[in-house]
Amino acid sequence: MSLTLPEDNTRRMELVRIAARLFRDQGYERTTVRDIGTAAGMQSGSLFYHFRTKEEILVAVMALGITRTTEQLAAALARENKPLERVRALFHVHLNSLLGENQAALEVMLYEWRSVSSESRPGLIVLRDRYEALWQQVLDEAAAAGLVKANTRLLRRTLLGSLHWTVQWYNRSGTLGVAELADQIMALTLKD
Amino acid sequence: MSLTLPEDNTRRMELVRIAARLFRDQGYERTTVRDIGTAAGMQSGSLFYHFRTKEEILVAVMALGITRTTEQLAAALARENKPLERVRALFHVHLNSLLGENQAALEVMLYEWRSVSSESRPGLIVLRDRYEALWQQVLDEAAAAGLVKANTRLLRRTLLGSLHWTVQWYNRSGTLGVAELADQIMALTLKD
Amino acid sequence: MSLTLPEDNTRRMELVRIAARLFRDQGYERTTVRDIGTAAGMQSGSLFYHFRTKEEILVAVMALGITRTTEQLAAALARENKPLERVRALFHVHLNSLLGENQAALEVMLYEWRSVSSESRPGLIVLRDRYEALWQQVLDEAAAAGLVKANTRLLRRTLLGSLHWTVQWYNRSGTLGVAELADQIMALTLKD
Amino acid sequence: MSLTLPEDNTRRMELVRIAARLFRDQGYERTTVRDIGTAAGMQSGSLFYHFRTKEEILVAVMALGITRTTEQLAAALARENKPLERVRALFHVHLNSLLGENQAALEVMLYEWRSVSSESRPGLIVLRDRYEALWQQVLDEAAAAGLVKANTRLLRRTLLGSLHWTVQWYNRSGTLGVAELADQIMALTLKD
DNA sequence: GATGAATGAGGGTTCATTCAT
DNA sequence: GATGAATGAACCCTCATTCAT
Repeated sequence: MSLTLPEDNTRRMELVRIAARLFRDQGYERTTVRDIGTAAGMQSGSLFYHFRTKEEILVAVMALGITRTTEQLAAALARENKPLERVRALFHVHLNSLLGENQAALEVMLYEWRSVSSESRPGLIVLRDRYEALWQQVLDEAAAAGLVKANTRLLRRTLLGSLHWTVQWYNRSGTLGVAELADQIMALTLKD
Repeated sequence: MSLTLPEDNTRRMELVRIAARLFRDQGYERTTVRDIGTAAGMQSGSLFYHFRTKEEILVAVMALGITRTTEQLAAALARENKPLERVRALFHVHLNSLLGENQAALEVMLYEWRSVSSESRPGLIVLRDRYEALWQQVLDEAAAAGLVKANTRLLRRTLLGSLHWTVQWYNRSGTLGVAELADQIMALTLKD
Repeated sequence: MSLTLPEDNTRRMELVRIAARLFRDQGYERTTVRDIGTAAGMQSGSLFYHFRTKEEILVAVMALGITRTTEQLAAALARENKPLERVRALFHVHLNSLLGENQAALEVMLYEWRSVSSESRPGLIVLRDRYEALWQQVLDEAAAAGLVKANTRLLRRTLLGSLHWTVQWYNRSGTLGVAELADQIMALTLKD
Repeated sequence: MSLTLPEDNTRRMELVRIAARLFRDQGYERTTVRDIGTAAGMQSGSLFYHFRTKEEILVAVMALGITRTTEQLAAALARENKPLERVRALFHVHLNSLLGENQAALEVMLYEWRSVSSESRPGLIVLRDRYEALWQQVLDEAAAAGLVKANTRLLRRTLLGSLHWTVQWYNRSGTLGVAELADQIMALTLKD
């Protein structure tokens, strides 16, 4: 099962985006291929021209989510070289990918792991590790600069947990913006 | 659907514990009533003598998870009056309930929310809010004592997110004990 | 399966009456033994002390319905010797047994025949034939007296059909009384 | 639940006819969807591509039964203008729909009413009332012509009851033909 | 006489998947 | 690329019935 992003295949890409939203809103198990077909304006059987199985759709959604976020983080880090700004990028990119408009894929990546077959896991783990390696690097720099505490491996995990959990309580239609929230969580994290 | 804990009904209670483990390991949707029956040594139909629906089992598991944890936290807090020790209780009780041996129900509470019907949610939310109110109170005291930062409402949410996420990466058979992990996460949280 | 009326067994008789009402209101197939137990204030399993199977309850209900009605008709005919009055008795007894208060068993006899096993049918057919023989005799007398048309075998069947069907449209809480209805249907039947 | 007759959908129509016969012979409750599937040469699950629920099949059968009969009666009445002949049409069309070859749907309409959900009833009642309105009109004309007694509303009900009941005793393989039976019942009904 | 707990077969229904057209 | 129809396995749940207590 290839994890190549199907950027070149626009119809497939569109289906992945549609599925991402449904998986996020209803859960993977509770979303039927009929649901996806209906949302895409086609019969459920037609989906199987684009994907071999329902799980392949899930994996494609997840790969999209983690890859897009990794690309965005890499791009942001390429623009910043001050440790504090680089830390800020971690929070902003991650929260935007989770809570921003038209985002759904990363959340699926986080919360539907159990439905991924053992065959598909290794490929996704590679993608996830690549993303977390960026985090680790930035946090290490920040610790060296005295911005955060030294236990950066645990810090990475607790921070990611904090951010992941925001999808459970953040109110998209409330007054607190995503960027503002990112700054507030960062403030809680910094020493002093 | 009553949320009364069926402490007095031992058979039902046993079934809840069995289901909790299955729901945690395979997910609620992927666990069949036949799975539960088999694990309990009975026919799947027999389950419906004790529960009206599969979802009622889920709700019972969740209610057990959050109620037990609340009781344990309340008991621990009753024994401590120093702010730092009270904060420590938050971490230890929570992580023990999530990662300790023979624990499963709280994790189900956190990760299967989407499968709870809208009719059952309010009752569970009440239980959850009761638990989080204890957290809020202890964190407020700690902030007043200068132990943690002042934005305690957000702090409560990010800390809980950090702890919840441990189930995704903590290795029960590794060298890091649950209590030690709790202390390390607390250390990351405290000012200085 | 004995068709002896269990007059001597009051508890069993009470259960038959309770079942009759449920079978009439919901249908035999849609009525569960749990329903009967609940209505009788006992567990469903306890019913099987009184009856071997659910079908035995149905047969008991039917036997009660047809036997009671036969007894009432025989008693009424014993009091009348004028052909017109005897015909009137046919209509009054039958409609009272179908539509009167606290009546249910005869209606079950008419409309749940399909659920009776082939083993139980002969016994019930005997009871039914005994009842219809009374009808046939009275109609023959009436034809001889010029009260009704001569095709009494067909007349018996169409009249019984007319009366049976009243349960589908008669409104127990309306202004038309059962006795009045019986007279009106009789009027339609008489010659002239 | 649409009551439109699915004339244009031949597969669905075929399933309705198959179900009609099973429902008539075994009763709706005693007929399983597996029975229907087997009779139609398909898996039971496949039925649910054509119908949402088993009850939808029942309603389709009933709608077919009453609509077909209404159409046939309307067509027959359009050909006759003498009161006696119009009355004869009532009996012939109705009995043919109940007892004729390849007929089953109307009988289901009459005897499975209890299994129709309250949501589906109003639509069917409209269809039934349309049919009975034709009866009422013809009987009123006949009464005006002195052919039948004046209490036509009750007459309509008792006549329909008589005819409905024929399914319980008429022997399809006996010597009495359906048309002959219709004439005999009509003869019992006419004045003189 | 009755209960509580369970059985076990079967019920209607769902749903990912297939495939001829 | 897509459809319409079907598959077939599995799902949750029901229910008459049993039986030790």
